[in-house]
Amino acid sequence: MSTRSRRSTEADVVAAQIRASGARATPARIRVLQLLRAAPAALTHHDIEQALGDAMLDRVTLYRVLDWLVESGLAHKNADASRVFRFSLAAPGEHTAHAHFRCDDCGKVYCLDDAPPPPPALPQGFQLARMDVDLRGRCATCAEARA
Amino acid sequence: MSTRSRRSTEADVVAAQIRASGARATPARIRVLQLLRAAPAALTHHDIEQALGDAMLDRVTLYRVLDWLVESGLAHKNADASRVFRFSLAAPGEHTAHAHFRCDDCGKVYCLDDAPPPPPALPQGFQLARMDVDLRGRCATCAEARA
DNA sequence: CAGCACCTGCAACATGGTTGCATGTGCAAC
DNA sequence: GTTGCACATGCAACCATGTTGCAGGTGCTG
Ligand SMILES: [Mn+2]
Ligand SMILES: [Mn+2]
Ligand SMILES: [Zn+2]
Ligand SMILES: [Zn+2]
Repeated sequence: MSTRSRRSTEADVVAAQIRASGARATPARIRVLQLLRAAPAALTHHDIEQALGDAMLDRVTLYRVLDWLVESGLAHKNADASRVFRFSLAAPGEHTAHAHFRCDDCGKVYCLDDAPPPPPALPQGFQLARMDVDLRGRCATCAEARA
Repeated sequence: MSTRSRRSTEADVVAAQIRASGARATPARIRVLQLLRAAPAALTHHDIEQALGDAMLDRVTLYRVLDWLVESGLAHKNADASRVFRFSLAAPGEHTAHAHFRCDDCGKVYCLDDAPPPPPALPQGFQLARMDVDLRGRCATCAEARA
């Protein structure tokens, strides 16, 4: 089995998922959904533009694909601490349960293996749905490069 | 005691607080800090511009005053649900960052008084600069309204 | 393989925030 | 009081992120 046919098979699966939601399986949607599936953490519009490389879409089209993903329930959209939207697969995400570290220099996001700290106590009657722990600073590589 | 002298006294208190932090007590800083002290909830840059009225500052100066307030520990800065920064008075004597809870229903942001959890361990060589702990769910008021 | 609903690309716009630089001023030293 | 200068301000230009309107292209269904 060639690399090409394997890749095409994965795209077919994604395309089927899209059609199942009642929408058209366009290259833009297939590519973006594949990226979200492979992502270790929630991605920004910018992250995705970078990742698309050659298969670059128009900026606006990407915004619309992302909005469509959210509307159709395939992705979640959250504003991060620096007020940019991040998108992640709606499927029970593996990266909801741990903390993330983002390097201020290289921008890379690391999933921290350690269990996240327990949430602080909430006032009476508050219902916790989700906790995000976002650490920022310099990764080992960038820290060393500056030493 | 006239209204004028009472107001001037309050400004003096604020000015003293500013000088205590080692910075210059300028009219811009005094006025903005007074507004934050009187505010019932976190204010946006825009809210403050409106409230300043006659005593309007340059847009950029206001951004810089707000950044200075945050850097000097006198205020908190958080992105609200619609990705706009909101500023609120820091609790006196509060040094470490604390966690925030945002209600998914009403959008209100609560500063949690408890100390934030300790950051999880980082891989060797990583340098931590900041930690954001963002909790989301339903606040007591909204939770009760749904019960 | 034709038609149309829906998707895409481009240009223009909106908003919130930042940077560079010349000018003004709080305040500490005299 | 006056003065000096580090720091604060104002202004113009810029940037980042996201949105809207519209003309033209395309996946899908029949
Ligand atoms: Mn993760
Ligand atoms: Mn706070
Ligand atoms: Zn790095
Ligand atoms: Zn609420």
